Amino acid sequence: MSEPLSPQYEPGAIEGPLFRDWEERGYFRADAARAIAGDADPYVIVIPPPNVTAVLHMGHGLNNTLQDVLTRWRRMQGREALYLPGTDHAGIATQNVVERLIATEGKTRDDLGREAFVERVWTFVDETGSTILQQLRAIGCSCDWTRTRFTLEPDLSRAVREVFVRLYEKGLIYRGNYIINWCPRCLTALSDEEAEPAETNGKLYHLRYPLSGHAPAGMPTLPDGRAYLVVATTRPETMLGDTAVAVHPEDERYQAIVGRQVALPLTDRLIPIVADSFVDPEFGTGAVKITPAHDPNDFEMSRRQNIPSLNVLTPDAHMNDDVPAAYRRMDRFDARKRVVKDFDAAGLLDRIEDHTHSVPHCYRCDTIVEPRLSEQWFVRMKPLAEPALAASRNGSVRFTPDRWTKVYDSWLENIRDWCISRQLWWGHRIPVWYCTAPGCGETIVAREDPTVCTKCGDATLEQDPDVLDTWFSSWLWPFSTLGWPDDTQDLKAFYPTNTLVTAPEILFFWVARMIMAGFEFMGELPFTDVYLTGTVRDTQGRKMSKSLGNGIDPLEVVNLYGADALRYTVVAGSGLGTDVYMDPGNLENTFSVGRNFANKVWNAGRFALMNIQASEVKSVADVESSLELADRWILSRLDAATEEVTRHLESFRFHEAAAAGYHFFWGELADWYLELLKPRLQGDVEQGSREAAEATLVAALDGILRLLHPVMPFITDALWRRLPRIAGDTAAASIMIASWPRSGIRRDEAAEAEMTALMELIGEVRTLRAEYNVAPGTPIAIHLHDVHETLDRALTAEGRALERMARVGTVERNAPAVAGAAGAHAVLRGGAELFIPLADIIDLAQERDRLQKELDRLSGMLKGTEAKLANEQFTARAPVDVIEREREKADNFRDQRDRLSSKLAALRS
RNA sequence: GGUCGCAUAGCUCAGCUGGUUAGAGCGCACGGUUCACAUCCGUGAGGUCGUAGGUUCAAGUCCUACUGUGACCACCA
Repeated sequence: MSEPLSPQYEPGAIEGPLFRDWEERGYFRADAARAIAGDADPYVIVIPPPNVTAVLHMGHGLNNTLQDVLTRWRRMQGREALYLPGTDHAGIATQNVVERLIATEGKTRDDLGREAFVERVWTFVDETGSTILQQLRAIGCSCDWTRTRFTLEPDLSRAVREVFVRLYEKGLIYRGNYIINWCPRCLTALSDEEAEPAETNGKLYHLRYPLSGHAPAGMPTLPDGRAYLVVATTRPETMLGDTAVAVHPEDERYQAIVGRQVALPLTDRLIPIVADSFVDPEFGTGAVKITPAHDPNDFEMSRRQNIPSLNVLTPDAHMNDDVPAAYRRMDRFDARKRVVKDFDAAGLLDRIEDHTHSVPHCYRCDTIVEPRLSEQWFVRMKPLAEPALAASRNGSVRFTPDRWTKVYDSWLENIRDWCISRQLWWGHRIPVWYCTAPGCGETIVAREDPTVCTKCGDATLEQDPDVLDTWFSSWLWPFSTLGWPDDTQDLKAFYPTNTLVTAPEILFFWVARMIMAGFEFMGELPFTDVYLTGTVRDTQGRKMSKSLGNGIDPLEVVNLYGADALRYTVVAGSGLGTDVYMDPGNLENTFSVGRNFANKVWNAGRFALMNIQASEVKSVADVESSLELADRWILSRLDAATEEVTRHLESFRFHEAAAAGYHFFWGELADWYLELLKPRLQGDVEQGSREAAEATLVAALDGILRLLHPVMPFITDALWRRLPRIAGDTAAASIMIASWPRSGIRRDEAAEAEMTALMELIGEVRTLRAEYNVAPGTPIAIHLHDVHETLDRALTAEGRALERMARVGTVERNAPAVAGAAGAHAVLRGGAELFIPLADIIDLAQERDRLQKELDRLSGMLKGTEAKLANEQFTARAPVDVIEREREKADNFRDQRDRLSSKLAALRS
């Protein structure tokens, strides 16, 4: 009926057309009206917007696959599922990319000017941006592409401005002179979160600062007779900006000189010695140089102590004009060397020690960050943090794995104000204007661009040159993307969202802030569940990154093995929030799990299609009375798999869900059921048996394909659409919109017990054949003793499987023991005995050894079990069913032991 | 310095509320070309569950300490 399928799964030909088909049919679109009308519960995931210039890496591959798994699963469950895509304008990152680009043309952003530069970035973004959204399609993401958003588009910019104004009016946004993290390469302020500390092997320089005036007794002196004290610093060049030296108020060594002055070397300045309890008398010499303009702690102290600040660095980290002429315009690291050299020459270099400390680096360009005193805009975070903290404490937002709750809580508990201004051009311009009319100086913060000063009416307004931190738009994402501040249908239908899946690296940057914004502007949490993924690492445990060049390109994997193989591999490989390890040097090895499984699924489907000619099969209900053991068994196992997959998805145990589907498909359906089915599909059997087989096979495939669809969307739909129709079923056009299977309706304990017994028997026969090197093609006879009822029924129903699956020629039940017969022997669970006469193949002595070994093993296990049962505390306290199980175990062991020893005795005679 | 995580087979990891003889994939060894699949099938070897204590009738699972390792936060200049 349909074209023959290739023996190997070829994803390339299938995925593209299938994805287009889904999109054309509108399966990705979420219907706000339906959700509002209550026809379907909404289920919403917003994508963590990737940088607009980003290209897909494995981190996205993991992240977005998990989001899509959840979305597809919920969609099949009948929810109105919305997976909302979009990108982030990524201020610094994007600006850096374009700056590098124009640098190849020999230009800087200043050459172009602000307007032209921003224009250039837009061109770049329009031309090459958003490729990642295409790439997400390639891995099968079922996003509602009609709702794609961009943080810098007009609607979202309006949300940003609304938020800025509201917070300003509430007094939660302020402008001030503070020490901030400054990137001398990006030439902008960074938030505390954007300055990433890295352990660095540096030096601790001990510098002698001469005291001015007379030398007190007991202090060391220089050759010229002046007393000196020693301060330690890791950044000697900053001494040019020192405005004080501090000691601890109770440090007896320095009591006498507090209040006196130091003649700051290399300069002609005199600076005071102050007492401040911030100083740790134990560290170094207990005396600290104070540089308020270039160190956060010194800055704090300078405010307490009323010490002036002196900025000695330019924005690009060169010495400025406020230092002695010899150092002006010098790079900070050159100046460091020079200062040290000059101290040494003046006999003021006490000593240099190795010193390991952490140094903050720019999270975008990795340049060493320079603390810098400057005027910036801040958000007062404490009031925003309170409801966000309460939400995690009262469990209304849940983190998975839940250990992240503590991390989240402690960040909020120690929340610090957020520096939101950036000295960039690419981003949301700060909606603040300053009136430059003489004597006015009014600051205007407005939703609409003002044309005249609200105070003096003058038109000489200047807008603040800075833009806002990228995250100042991202933190609004769950509602700005739905149309806020307007009261839209989408907002009504889809806010709050449900699950946020993201990397833990942006817990503070993004997740916590979204929760704060949700409460502040929507009065409600933006989502109820946060799933934090692991990190994708290489075989050496290093995080995959572009700069290390150890990344894996997901698209290369898609091209080689298909999106399903990629998806299955990342899902199966990631435990609950654990890191995922992949080998960039061996893609075949890394993704073979997914590739092989996809191929297995393909071939099992192919098998069914080749063996069922009809375009329609009966429903299982219609052939109920003709179902055979194997049929009832596989349907029962499918029911169990359905329950497991569903349960694991509910608790975000993606890997377990994947494993459950895998195990059912390969270990039960393919390895056993299909083998058992062959005679009934290919041989000459009764019509009823064949019909039951076909109905069951199609039902089983139908079910497991649905269970696998969220993880492997392409192959499951490709096969599902080709499956014969099930009579009476109003089949959907695609598995994507088919319903999620229900469980708890086809469990069959008896069938499972019988099949288990049969499978064990076949397994034992295979084991013994292999153990005794019986040629694979040689049919053998087996003897069975003490066949219990369960096994008996299984043999009656599916005895022919022994021939097919274990090359058993004849089965003799309760055959009389032939005295002296040598053979392979095994005792099955439930007490049945298996004997394979092997007189022509093995020698007796060998067999006796084996039996003896087996007997020893059994005796050991029996002893352990008996000891347990003899323990009065066990029998007194353990639950009845546990004791019962132990008893059965012991009885079992005892029986087996007795049989074994009599067998052994028989062999000896 | 503070907080949190991890330590189970050669490798990467499962093991959900303590309870049958601790599992999977890859790798390895042996054996397999009958028409779903060699991206396959069968069999096997390999684990004192990091160390030492403790709780319990029962511990890979709970508690404590230690060792190793990783992450995050705060940083002492």
